[in-house]
Amino acid sequence: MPTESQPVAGNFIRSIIDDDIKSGRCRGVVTRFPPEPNGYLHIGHAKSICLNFGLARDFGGVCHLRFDDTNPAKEDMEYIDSIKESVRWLGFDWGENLYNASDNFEKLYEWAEYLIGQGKAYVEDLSAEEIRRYRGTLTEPGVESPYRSRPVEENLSLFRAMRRGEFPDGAKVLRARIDMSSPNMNLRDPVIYRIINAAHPHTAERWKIYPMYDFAHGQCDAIEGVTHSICTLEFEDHKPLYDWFLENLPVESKPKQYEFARLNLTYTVMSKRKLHELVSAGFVNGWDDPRMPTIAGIRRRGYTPESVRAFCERIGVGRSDSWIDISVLEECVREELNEKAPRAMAVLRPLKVVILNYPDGKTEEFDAANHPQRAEMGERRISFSRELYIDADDFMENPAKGFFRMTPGSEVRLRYAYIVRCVGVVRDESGKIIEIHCEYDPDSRGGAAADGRKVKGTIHWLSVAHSADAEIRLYDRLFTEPYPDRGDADYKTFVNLLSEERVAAKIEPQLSTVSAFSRYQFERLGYFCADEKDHLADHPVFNRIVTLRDSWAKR
RNA sequence: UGGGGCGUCGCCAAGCGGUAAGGCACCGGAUUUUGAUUCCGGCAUCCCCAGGUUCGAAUCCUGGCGCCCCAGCCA
Repeated sequence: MPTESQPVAGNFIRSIIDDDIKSGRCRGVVTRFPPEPNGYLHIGHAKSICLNFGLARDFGGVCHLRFDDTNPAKEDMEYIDSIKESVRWLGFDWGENLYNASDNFEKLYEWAEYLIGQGKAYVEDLSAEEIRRYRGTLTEPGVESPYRSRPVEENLSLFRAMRRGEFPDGAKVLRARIDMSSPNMNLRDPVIYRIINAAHPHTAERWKIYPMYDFAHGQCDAIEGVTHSICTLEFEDHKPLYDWFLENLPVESKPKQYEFARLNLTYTVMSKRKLHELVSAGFVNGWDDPRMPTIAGIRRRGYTPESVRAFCERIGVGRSDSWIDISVLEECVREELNEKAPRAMAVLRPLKVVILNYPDGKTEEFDAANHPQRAEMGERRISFSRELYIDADDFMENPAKGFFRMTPGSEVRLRYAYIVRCVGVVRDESGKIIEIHCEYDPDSRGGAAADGRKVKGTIHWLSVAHSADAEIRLYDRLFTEPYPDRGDADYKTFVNLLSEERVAAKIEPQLSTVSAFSRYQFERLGYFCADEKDHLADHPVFNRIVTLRDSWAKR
């Protein structure tokens, strides 16, 4: 149904649909998201999903999910399942409208015979290599195949024999008879059927021949009644072919194709081939590794569907090749999680602090807000005692200029607790600081000094006796270069080997029993998410989704 | 030297002949027990370049320049 409430950013496709509705070219809007099940969906697909499903939603139409399963050599049921899951996770529902190109194999086959009957398709005996040579080049026209003028009857019986499986892979193909001298390479008698002996995820062993994308996509659109067939820019040259089939076949509707620029994101790669390679070469731990730009990976990292949708809205839809900075994506989760995520404290690199003037054995509890701006999210109690942990990053023996955390001799506030002053350090044999000695101001209970004096720095902490162990996985960008696959260097040389760091951290104890996908802001550190697969009560695992903005670290 | 696209602020992106939206980034400043958040304020006399049409152009015309895509029996 139309969501007149939130204003949607205009884009050229919306304008086209507006016009089509005003002019009556179409009454309803039917779009489709047509993935090939040969890999996991990535953030680029999310852009397409949001576009197609979003258009259908906003114009009161429907969006089909259609598997473009025309090449059994590459496709697999695992991918079909993961794709459905990703689309659902993103928050979209195809309802009854689940289709497969393979649902139409019989019809497509019939249409191929129809074309043959019209003298518009022929069986080719040339080898793949010969076909390539005969095709010509960008600047020279192609040469017609000697088999181009085969009689209709011969074509028909050969094509039927192909279907029966009488030839090995590659022995023959069916070609559309269009124009070998077209400046558009796609029109130089494109191959429309090839022989593939492989099990198909949907049709199993039923077929020996499979239609090419060009001979399936537009026809499926027409069969399903798709009104606006939206694809990426590189298919623009295929549009004349798309239209040619619709014009030369007895189809009942004429969908129109529109193209938009695919998403490119800095510090990552988006091609399925490279994503496959990262997985198989072991650079990451599977398709859902939290560093992967796959929807499964982004999800496991802890991103919310809302934030991914917000991202897709924010980047817009255009026709110019564009690279979106990954920080735009990161900012989208921050915005959402800042609103919604409860706060908690965690210490990534524990450094022990002993409060010398605090009674041994004493424990106090402090109230900590679960959200500084949203009182309705309540409070929790935090235990304080003589021995604490702070983050090693929050102490500097010789402070850099502008550093206002813990430093010898100066005061710092322990969030929600007391103001303390570092009065000494303990070192191990190598000279490394392993413990810090502090004194606290008893008149600063809760963190505010009784005399009203200002303390610039506030740091997070955990009581040694009241904290739990946790594994925290610190994720960073997968590549060290903003454009890893630009230029001629192998993109793999830019893989960031430090993109995952696992630290033995400390957390507030109640965090260990939280359910998978629970998200928190660990104060001053960032947003974290209980890992989907590895988080257990006796071994809590949190993934860092994204750090907080940090104007100190930036310096 | 073929064909198809694209070129508006650092990154996206509106704009469709009437005198440059918005977001992100960035820079100031205020508040802050997260160096977070929030809040104010700043940020293209100019739209790849050069001509032309027009009272008036980023928007129309002409000519350049730059970038992307196409020679799979992949999608």
